Amino acid sequence: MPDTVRIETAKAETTTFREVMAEIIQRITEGPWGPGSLLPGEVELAEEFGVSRTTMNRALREVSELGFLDRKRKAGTRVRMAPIRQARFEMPLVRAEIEKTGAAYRYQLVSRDVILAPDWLRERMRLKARARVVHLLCLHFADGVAFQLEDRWINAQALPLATEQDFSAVGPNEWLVATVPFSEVEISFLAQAADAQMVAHLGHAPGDPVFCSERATWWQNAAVTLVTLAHRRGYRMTTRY
Amino acid sequence: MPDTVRIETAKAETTTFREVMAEIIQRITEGPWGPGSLLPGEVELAEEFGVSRTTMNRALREVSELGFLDRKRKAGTRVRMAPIRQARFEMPLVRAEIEKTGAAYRYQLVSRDVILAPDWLRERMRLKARARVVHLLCLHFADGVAFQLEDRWINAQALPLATEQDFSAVGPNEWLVATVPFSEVEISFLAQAADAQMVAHLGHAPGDPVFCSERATWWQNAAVTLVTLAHRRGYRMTTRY
DNA sequence: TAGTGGTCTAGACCACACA
DNA sequence: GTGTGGTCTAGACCACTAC
Repeated sequence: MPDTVRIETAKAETTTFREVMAEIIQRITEGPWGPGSLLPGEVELAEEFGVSRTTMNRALREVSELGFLDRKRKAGTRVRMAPIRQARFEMPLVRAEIEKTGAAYRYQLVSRDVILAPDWLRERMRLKARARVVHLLCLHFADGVAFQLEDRWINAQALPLATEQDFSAVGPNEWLVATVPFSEVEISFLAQAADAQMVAHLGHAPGDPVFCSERATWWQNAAVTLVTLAHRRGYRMTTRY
Repeated sequence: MPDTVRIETAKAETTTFREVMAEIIQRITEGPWGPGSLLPGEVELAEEFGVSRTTMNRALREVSELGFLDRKRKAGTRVRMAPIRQARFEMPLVRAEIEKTGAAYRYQLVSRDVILAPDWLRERMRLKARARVVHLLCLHFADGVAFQLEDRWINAQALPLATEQDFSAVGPNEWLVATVPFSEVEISFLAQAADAQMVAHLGHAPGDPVFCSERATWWQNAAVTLVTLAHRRGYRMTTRY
């Protein structure tokens, strides 16, 4: 009988690493593990929680990735003095972003040029002297209303195919993700004053603050593309957790 | 002899989940696994790579978290049509951000009021009618130059202690992280036109585009604080990977 | 209902970093 | 040196979900 009871209890006691995570976070935010304190070792904790070390390790690793803990071999696991606040944003294709709201998506090419890269761009994309680039200006509409203005530069040397594309039907973003991979990405968010293009296409007043995201990508140390996305008035980039 | 050789080979063949990840990503970006294609099951892949299913699972899970794969039970693992571009920003305390550059940090309280929450704030923070709040305006300097303007609201009902603090020496941010935990966070980035406060303290011209980050936090369904951080001219929030 | 990913376990070896 | 986290393995059961 005792055996049976123990087995049943054991079955009911199954603990997942998520439950362990929750308990750990609670001990950090409310309980005994204040900022800077040193946690017991994995083995000891695993015993206390009645889980395997593998499970305890995963729980600790994920709590650590949330920014609460600092883990070092030999030194042990320590609660961060100030938890690292992280903001994670998912940036889908404009098309997906618009269609998810139920609105109809429309794409329009505003202008297309193949030119010598200006100095600031050469520096920004680490291009060689006299490099040729494709410069595109595109609009993305949601239900007929301008949603986003895309100002894109493509390195023609790294991507000769781009000079042959006319981008009148398919946007450069969708063409690029299907055509070239990337090994290095740099993303920035910034506030910019509305310039003539934004005034003309997005309906801003001149000088209005515009939320822009900029993305530069490289593939095997060669610049691929640099794009600035100017968002509609009042746009916010938001995330929750 | 063959046995010895085999053992030595086995030892050298140790494959880590990171190597597996790299190979998977390469197959996605260059190799045979184009967008939308269905990957073999974990068991089969584990065999092919000569690793345990546990290791293969971890590799696939992490590649999936990078935004390349979409995993569903029974349906299998599929390459995303367009990889979800993610931007992850770490937002340390201003003090840490400034001191990391080698500059000297200084904090200054500009104003402090305890008032009834205005309507827009009640709605924004989900506060009750006639809720009292502490309103703070603070400045953060780097080497004597204004770096960031902090406009903060604290829910006095949830945090009566805040009405007693004078915040003249320690900034509310540092006080809060040491005092209250949070269970729900909402972070936004936005572009705003410089208002009188920003003009007076950050040196912007009126109407200048200002990059602002806004953070609202709750603890057990009670609003704790809402803060807007106005950044200095030309500030960019940047991340690489 | 059957196949796929999600997760747990027990045991083991190793690499790093501190003393 | 030595203790801590980092990782791998083999085997197992389970939960979701497409068919």
